[in-house]
Amino acid sequence: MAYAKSGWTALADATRRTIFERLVDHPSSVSGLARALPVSRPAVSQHLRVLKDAGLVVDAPAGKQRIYRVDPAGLAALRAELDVFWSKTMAAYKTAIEQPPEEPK
Amino acid sequence: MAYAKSGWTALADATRRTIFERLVDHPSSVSGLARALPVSRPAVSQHLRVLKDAGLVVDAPAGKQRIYRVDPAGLAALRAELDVFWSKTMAAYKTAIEQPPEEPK
DNA sequence: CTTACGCGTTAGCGATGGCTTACGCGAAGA
DNA sequence: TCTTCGCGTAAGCCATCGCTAACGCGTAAG
Repeated sequence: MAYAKSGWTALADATRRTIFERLVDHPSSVSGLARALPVSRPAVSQHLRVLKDAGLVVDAPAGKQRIYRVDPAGLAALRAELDVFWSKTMAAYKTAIEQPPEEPK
Repeated sequence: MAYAKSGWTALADATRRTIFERLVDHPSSVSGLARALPVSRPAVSQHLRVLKDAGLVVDAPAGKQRIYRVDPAGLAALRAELDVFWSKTMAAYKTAIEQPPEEPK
């Protein structure tokens, strides 16, 4: 409810992941991204809006252009969430190995 | 053509993330999950199929039931992918701080 | 001022996705 | 055996999503 759009949702689309991966390598402008992708410029704009709403990228006007870059905070949030999954899973795995319920393989 | 989609796509849906979070805490059966969620049992089955195709969960028959648990391998793959984003982003940030291009007031 | 460029936004369309209802199959329990 | 329980799957409906085309606004250059 209070959540905007989750970062998971933002990175769900393949095109959007490609855009994000390019921004991870180096910041760039909207038309710069559009020129390297098989979609139109407005499509890139819409994808960037989703990524921005999810807190994964930030934008800054630079003359006529508008430069987008990755927001470390949003990326860190995703990483933290995934780390919780990871640590819980590992904990469950450890106890499962120490106490095999029935059938040792 | 709905072959093994990315883990990102699998975790995009909110309901599916909830299912995955429950499995992270403890393995459970299909109807067990359905009882705790506001969706029907077939819906849970379909979600579990997506998670399974993405390599995030594994299933094992247990009598009449079928127990689903998190697959550490799939989770590790996602973690690795995210870590690449993270390290690249941090590297770009470090160089940006060490070499500020300009400082317009 | 006029022109050109870069972006964001909207409307509309086709495709994708999640959900329910209704079915069929296999594994316990009586 | 037959009956019940737990699951998976197919069909169909409806919402959402990604895309393009067209428009309007602000900035830089002529």
